Amino acid sequence: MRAPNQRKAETRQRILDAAGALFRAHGIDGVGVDAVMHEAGLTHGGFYLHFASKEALVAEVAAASLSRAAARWDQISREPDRAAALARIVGSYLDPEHVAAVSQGCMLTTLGPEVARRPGSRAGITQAMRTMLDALARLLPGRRQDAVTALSTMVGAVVLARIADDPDLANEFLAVANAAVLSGGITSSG
Amino acid sequence: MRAPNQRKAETRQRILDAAGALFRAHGIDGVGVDAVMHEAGLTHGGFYLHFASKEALVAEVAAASLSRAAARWDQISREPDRAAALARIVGSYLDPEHVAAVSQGCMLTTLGPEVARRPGSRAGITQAMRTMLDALARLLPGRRQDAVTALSTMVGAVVLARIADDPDLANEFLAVANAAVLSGGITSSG
DNA sequence: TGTACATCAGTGAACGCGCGTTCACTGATGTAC
DNA sequence: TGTACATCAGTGAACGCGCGTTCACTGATGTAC
Repeated sequence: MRAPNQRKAETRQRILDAAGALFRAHGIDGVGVDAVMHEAGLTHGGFYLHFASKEALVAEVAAASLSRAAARWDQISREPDRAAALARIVGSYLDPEHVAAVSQGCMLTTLGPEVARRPGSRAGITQAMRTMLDALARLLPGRRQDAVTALSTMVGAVVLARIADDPDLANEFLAVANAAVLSGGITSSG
Repeated sequence: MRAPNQRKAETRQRILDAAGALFRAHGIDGVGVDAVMHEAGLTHGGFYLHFASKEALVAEVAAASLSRAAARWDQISREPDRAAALARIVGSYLDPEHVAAVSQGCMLTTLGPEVARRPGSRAGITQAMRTMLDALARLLPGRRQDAVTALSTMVGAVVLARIADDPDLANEFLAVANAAVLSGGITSSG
């Protein structure tokens, strides 16, 4: 048998990573297959060896990138110091430098409305969203509603901060959301 | 003098309205100039009698549609019964039927990330955002931070509700955000 | 009131370009013997 | 160990198409007299 497709799998992953960064930075419709392949160090013709269509790539990128974030939250949420874990998740999400790095930003804030219009991409994302809610609920043990509100507030703050033309207003969205979410949290550890 | 450009101004407004609905429903890059003109009952060639470029149309649509929403909020926020006014603004924003009508939805939730990438569109939107914050602050008289948090929560909840593949989860985002924002408000009237 | 003219909003064919996708080909790599 | 062959990931030219934009033209409307 042929040395199995490990090299091919690596190439596929490179395409996914390139697409993830470019889609977030320029929008899904703002990035062509050839730009994705070029960013991955390949020529555009080979794209269809890895994906059936651009739409299939979009669905996989969306699900994969949010799943990775969800897995990170899930792991952090199981740490013993829950207040610190919450502060880390929320603080990182709302960190102005993180928010400025659009090409690595959370898919919900960089591509949310675009992905909402693409039926093929929503199912995978919804699963990851539930994992994120569960992670927050683990750290906001009052009621599940606190976790739902926290995620909404965080996503909205990042979206608004990126729209705002004024850095002071942008940072106000982030700082105020950070305080609001953490004040709903617990103060003791363990 | 020629009967002044009243007819032309009406046509221009029709183009703006058509573009507003189509952009929100299909994304800015998902709608061509010819689709906008066809929706407005015209042929595509005449577009450039009204706008210098598609990009100029985008900037005007974004600013105009959010300004209209901001003016509505501003007006409602000055009504004497502040609790009722708040409930009306928030309840309408988070109403599931409203959220489902994407082509009439708030620009912040339908086009937020797309508009954040277009430098030409952000300035006009930021001004309207400030008006919306001021309106909320008038009804949440505790601290301005409550208004900032409220807007973030509302925007995030609508974005997430549209992404969620499961209607129950979508409605949970909306209902929980509604309760959270209103619980930060006042309960007496006047 | 009626006719000739000037204006200009709107028409529709045409442009160059980049898109998503296809396909005949290349050339590196592992296998058979 | 060395050679001939088969595989298949990746190449790059080509496709049909729709985009944003331009432009010569049309025809309805208001004005001059």
